[in-house]
Amino acid sequence: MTTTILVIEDDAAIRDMLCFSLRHSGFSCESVSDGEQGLKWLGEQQPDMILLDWMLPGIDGIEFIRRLRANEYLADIPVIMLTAKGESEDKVQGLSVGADDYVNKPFSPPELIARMKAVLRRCRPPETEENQQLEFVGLSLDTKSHRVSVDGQRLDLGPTEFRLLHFFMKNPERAYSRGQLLDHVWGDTVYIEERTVDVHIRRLRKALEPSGHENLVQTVRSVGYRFAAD
Amino acid sequence: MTTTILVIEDDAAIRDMLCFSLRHSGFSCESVSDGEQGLKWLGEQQPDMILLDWMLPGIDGIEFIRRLRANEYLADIPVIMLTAKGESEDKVQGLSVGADDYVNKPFSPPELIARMKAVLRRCRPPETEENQQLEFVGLSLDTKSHRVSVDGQRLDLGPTEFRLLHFFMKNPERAYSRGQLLDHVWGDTVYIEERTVDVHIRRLRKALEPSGHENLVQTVRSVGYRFAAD
DNA sequence: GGTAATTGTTACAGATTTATAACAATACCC
DNA sequence: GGGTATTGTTATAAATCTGTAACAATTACC
Repeated sequence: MTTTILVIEDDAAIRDMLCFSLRHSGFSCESVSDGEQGLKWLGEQQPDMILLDWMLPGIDGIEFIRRLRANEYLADIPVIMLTAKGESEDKVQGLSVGADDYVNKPFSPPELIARMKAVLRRCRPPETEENQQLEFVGLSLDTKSHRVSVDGQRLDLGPTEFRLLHFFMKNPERAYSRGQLLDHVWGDTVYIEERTVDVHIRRLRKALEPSGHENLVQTVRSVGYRFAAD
Repeated sequence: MTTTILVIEDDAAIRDMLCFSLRHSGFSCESVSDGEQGLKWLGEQQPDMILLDWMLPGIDGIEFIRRLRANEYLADIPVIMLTAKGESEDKVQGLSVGADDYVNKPFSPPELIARMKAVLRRCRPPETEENQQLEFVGLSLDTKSHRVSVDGQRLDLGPTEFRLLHFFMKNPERAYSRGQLLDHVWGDTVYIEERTVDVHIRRLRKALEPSGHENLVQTVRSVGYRFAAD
């Protein structure tokens, strides 16, 4: 299930580099050089997201969004605007017209990717993400109330430990490296030492102690950690 | 396994400072002063990452990235671009997206290191995450959970024994010399006594004892070892 | 059987990896 | 604003793994 991005950008070099970066990050990428072509492309296919340059020949970014939002089939596609200069008037204007986020050039690729993921998360149908009740060996985690309990007894977890446990309970029986845990639990924007994961594992283990279960969070030496019942 | 960084930077002072910081953080560091030399160096060796100054005599940073990305062997090497403050001319700056991240000068070494680690984390396992469930005469090895079991009973292996068994299970019924095993299981960069293989074979055999199967790891005299069911 | 070559086994020091606690910085809540 | 909770980092201790050497056992070959 690849996520397709449509890039609309008039500078060929920037376009190519963007596509390279996106593909490098696992997205599928299509690009056109102006608004006309963009609309034409959209008449045939629907991307999951649009990266839109602010300054375009012909139809400019603002106008493009206006037309997009006017079309009932395309109105829901999230758009991130790329702005050359950080003029706040422009930003406000861009957002007010309906871009879901904007990114100033120059931007760091990780930042762009992170914001794209954030927007995608926000825009995607809430689907299963709503109120999940995860269960595992008597341990139950409720995403809605943000609570964890064992046999009705509450466990006290900090926010990060909760997210960590949540991730583990969604993906038990599988070893994850510290890097993967950072990516999945902390997100993509952060620069955090891998050792920090150890500390939070420790905190999670401590919080899980009253559950009675031993060894739920297991060390996989030279690899990382795994959540499993024995 | 040290991580090698290629630094391309024309200012000798910054170059030395960078190398000092990197080595201090456990990286191995090579540096050149312009793009030509950089490409030449890349023709001979492959670093794990490139730190690239944006303003360079001759081939500039952008052009360098373009050439790098055009080369199939080098395209996947992550690049962090170093940019000076005054150079934020929009169009040109947008091009920095060809890099995996970029850092403004002046930067703090810890920040640079942190971003490097983040980029390396993300680029390292490029989807080659092979998760397979290998089976052999009741023995099963699961790379996803990083576990080995016999008839549901878990076996306890150390990291090297795990890799060794993994290799054997992928290539059973075939004899390998100690040298070949070193290459495949340890990696071909290390120099280790061949007899060390014997010791690990011994450890693997011991760990496999509770499996009930006799003679899974077989000695092929004057050749090496073979993994087979008798 | 004797001998040399090869492999098995064990112990151990050094290296690597993980656990834990303490600390400083930050965010959060009245 | 003051106090509490949370977070990330670091230092140090503890656990575990590794490679090597030394010696024992086995095999091959004459």
